[in-house]
Amino acid sequence: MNILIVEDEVRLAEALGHLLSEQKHSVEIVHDGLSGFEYGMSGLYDFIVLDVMLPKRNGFDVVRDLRVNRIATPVLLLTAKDEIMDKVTGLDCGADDYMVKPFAPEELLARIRALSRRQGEVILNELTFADLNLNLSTYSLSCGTKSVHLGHKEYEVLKLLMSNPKLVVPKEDMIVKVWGVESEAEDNNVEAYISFLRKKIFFVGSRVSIGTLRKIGYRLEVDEA
Amino acid sequence: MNILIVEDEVRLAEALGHLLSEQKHSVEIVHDGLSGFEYGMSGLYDFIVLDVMLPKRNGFDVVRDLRVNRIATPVLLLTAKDEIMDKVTGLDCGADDYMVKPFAPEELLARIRALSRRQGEVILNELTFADLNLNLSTYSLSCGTKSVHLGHKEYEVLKLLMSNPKLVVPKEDMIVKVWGVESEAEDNNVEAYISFLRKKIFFVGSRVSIGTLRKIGYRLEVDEA
DNA sequence: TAATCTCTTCAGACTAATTTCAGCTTTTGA
DNA sequence: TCAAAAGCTGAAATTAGTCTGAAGAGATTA
Repeated sequence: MNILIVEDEVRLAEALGHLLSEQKHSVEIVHDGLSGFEYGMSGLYDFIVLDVMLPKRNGFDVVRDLRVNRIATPVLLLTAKDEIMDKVTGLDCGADDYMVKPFAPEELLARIRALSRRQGEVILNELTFADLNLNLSTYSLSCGTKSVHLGHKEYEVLKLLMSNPKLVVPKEDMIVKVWGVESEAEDNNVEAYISFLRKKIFFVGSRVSIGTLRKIGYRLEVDEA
Repeated sequence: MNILIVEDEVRLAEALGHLLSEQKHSVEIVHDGLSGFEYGMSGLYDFIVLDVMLPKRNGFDVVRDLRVNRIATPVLLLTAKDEIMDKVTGLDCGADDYMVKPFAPEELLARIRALSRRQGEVILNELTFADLNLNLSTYSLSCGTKSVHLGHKEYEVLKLLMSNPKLVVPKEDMIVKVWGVESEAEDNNVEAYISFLRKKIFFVGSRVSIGTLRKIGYRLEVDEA
């Protein structure tokens, strides 16, 4: 997932970033409310962790403005211990959950998991396209009796293709979704993974293939036999 | 999301409802065009799945009337396989996308996601002129059941013609819009692509043709049969 | 520490898209 | 009516986008 952290305490922000990166999320950090809003508006993030006390514009305003602008990204608010009354305001303004600082890292992870699951994204733990099957919890790709394990990036790329069956997924989108918004990844990175995936799809013997649309992107296709 | 399904085949309607409920959407089902319009007018829905063939009032009329009444809710039209000409009318009358029955459940979900993600922006997935159809995401040109893939430049040139139906597009404009202001492209480049396109339009069997206006430019024409 | 896995990078091969060219046809206007 | 201009189009040449094997850098595990 692409996660945006909006938090002005640099050390806390970095700690969070580190924690989430370990979970294979790609993380972007900004330190004030205005940037938080602008980054959030891009719609490129799957999750936003948002402090309430922020320079330039507070967390409540940021969520509210995002919602007004139809950004539905799940937002988890971080409030300081003595701002408990803020709960009310926090959820009123469109946030999905809040946590009181200080908190246990584990709890943060758990809440992020819970919220993004609730968003409808990952309720299924399997994706299927024709005879091809991607297990979302074991990262394994199977067809009939054969199956292979996928690396994390392979998994993300294929998941993207399988959640948009028959639609063309542009390379740019893949870079953003898999490598993160501000990554330096180049087209060839995507191409390399597409190549890996084709080998594995071939290996499990599926009749699904990854089609190339030059200068546009990739999509899943079913080879009629 | 609140989704309204307008579909008279009860079994299909229920299947769709079930599918969407699983994705945590809340679903309302009605079985004829008149109710579809009335429910849609409430403005309470975030998305409408609308069959074309309906009792009391057909899908086209329903979308058109909704749009006339300033209801901007994204509408996905469902058309039966042999109603291909309906695409034209469908997108003309204000729908956002269409799907041909039968379709894969995943595809429906993907399209709903795609459309509601870009709510507000009018995303036209297709350009249509008479029986000719240009898919803006896959760069494919189709007429009836036949279709061909277009290269990037072919696509740009045809898109120019199709977005200015019946108007003459000067060669100069094409060079500027397709090759760029500073390009060295010559008239013959345009001529070459016009030639390619004519072949492909002929190939898909459309009655549309590209007419030449000497020293002025090109435009789309419909050959009366 | 070695062994293994994943991810990135690079270069050459491959292929489709694009441009160029030449000879042809059609239209224009004196 | 005829020559010049404009446009058409098949084929060849060129360019640009993509594929993929190999090698190396980290990171993780035994």
